[in-house]
Amino acid sequence: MTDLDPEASLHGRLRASILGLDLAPGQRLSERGLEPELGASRTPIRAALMRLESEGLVRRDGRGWLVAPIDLDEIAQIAEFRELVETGAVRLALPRARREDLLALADLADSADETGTPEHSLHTGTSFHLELAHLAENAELFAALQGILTRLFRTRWLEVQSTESRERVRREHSAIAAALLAGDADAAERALLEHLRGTHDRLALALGSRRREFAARGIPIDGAGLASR
Amino acid sequence: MTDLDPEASLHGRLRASILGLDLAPGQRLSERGLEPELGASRTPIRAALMRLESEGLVRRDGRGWLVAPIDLDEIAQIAEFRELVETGAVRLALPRARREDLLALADLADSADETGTPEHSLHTGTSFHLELAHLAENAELFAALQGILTRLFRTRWLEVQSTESRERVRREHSAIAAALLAGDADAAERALLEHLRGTHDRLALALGSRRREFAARGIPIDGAGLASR
DNA sequence: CCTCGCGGTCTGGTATACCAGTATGGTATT
DNA sequence: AATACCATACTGGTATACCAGACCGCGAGG
Repeated sequence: MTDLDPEASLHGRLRASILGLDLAPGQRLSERGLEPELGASRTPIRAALMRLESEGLVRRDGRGWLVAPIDLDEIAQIAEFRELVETGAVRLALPRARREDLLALADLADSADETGTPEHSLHTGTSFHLELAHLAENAELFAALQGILTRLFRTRWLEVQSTESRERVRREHSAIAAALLAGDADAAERALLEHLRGTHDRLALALGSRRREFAARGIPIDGAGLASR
Repeated sequence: MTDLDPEASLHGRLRASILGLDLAPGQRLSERGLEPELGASRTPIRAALMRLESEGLVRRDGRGWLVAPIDLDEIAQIAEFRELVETGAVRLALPRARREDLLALADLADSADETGTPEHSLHTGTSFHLELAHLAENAELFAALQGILTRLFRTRWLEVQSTESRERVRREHSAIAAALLAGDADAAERALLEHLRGTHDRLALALGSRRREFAARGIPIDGAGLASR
C-alpha cells in the first residue's frame, strides 16, 4: 500500500510474503536467515522488520522475530474497533462528501464483479472501505482504518473465496453507498454494521471450524474464537 | 509510557526530549548530530527515530528527520478522531466494567488535586482517560487512544497551566465517572464530549492567539486553527 | 541410567567504515 | 558586480565486524 510496486522495497516484499501467507503466521524469523532470501544485509532487513512491527504484521518474541500469528480473539477485538472507526467514518463523511464523491463510491461498490477473481474482489472491497473513510476527511481515521484492514488482510481473503460471498459483499457495499446517497445516516450505519458483523461472523465461523485444515497447511490459528457479539 | 524509566532507553530519552519541548517542534535532526548528545552510535539512534516516527513524534523530511511540528489542523483532526475513540470506549466500557472498576475510576478522577503540580494533573488526566479506555477491554482501542494522547501531549500541558483549568478538568472527569457509575451511557457520553470539546476549543484558542509568543520561544505553530466544530 | 556442566552456535544489539546523492558556499571568470 | 561552476561537507543508506547473552546438545561423572 505504501509502494506501488510491492517488489520495490524490502519492506514491501516482506509484507507481501506475510500477507500472501508465504510466511506462515507464527513462524520465527531471523535477521540473518532473511539475508540470503532477500539479498540484502541485516541493516535494511532490520529496518523493514521494525516497520512491519509497527504495522502489526511482525512481533518481537523475546530474542527474535515472528510473523504475527492469527488469533481469533485479537481479530474479534480488531473487528470491534473497526465498527467504531467505520461507523464514525459514515457519520463524518455524510455531511462532508460531495454528491459526485458518493456517486463514485457507489460505482466502486457496483464495480465488484462477481465474475472477477477473489483477488480483484478483495482489492475492490478494500478500496471501497478506504474510499469511504477518505470521505470523512480525517487523516487519523483514515490511517487507523488502513492499519486495521492491513491486519485483517490475511483472513479477509476467506470471505471472497466463493462467488456467493463475493456477490453478497458487493450487494452490501451497494446498499451502504445507496443509503449514503439518500443522505440517510442511520440507514447507512445500519447497513454498514450488518455488513461488518455478518462478514466477521462468517469469517470467525469458517476459521474456527477449519482450524485443523489450516494447521495442516502450516497456518496455526490461536484463540478461542467464540467471536460473535 | 513504554519504559518505566524514561532515561532507560534511547527511544525513551529522545521521546522525553521531544515531549518536553527540549527539542523544538519542526527542528531538523540528523542521526550523526544526535550521536554525541545521546552517547550512542547511529544504529540504535536510527532505530529510536524509526520507532518515534511510527508514534508520530518524528517525521522524515526528504533526506533527513524532523521533530513533528505542531499543526493546529492536525491537532483538530486528532481531536475529532479522539472523540470517536473515547465515546466508543464509554459505550463499550459501561456494560463490561465491574462496579469496583468504576469506583476506582471515580477515585482517580477525584484524586487530581488542584493544588498539585501541572505535571501531576497532566499525568492523572492521562491515566483517567487511559483507564477508561482500558475498561472497554479492547486492546486496539486502548492502543489507539494511547497513540492519540502521546501525539497530543505537547499541547495538552497548556490546559493544565492554571489552577482553574486543572479544577475544571477534575470536575469534568468526575462528572464522567459519576455518569458511568449511574449506568447512564448517554449522560457519560455527553459529559465526555463536553469535556473533550471544551478542552480542545480552549487549547486551539490559546495556541492560535499565542502563536507569536511561542514562535519567540522557538516553537512554531502551523495550521489555520479555526478549530472549533 | 540419570544428571549436571560446559562449549559451540544461535539470537539480536552495537559500532563503524564506506557509498552515493545533495545542498551550499566560495571562487574564478565574464 | 553578477553568475556559473566546482569542491567540500553534509545527509541517510548499506554492509560488515564484533559483542554479549541464551539455548541446546553432548559428554563426563555420579
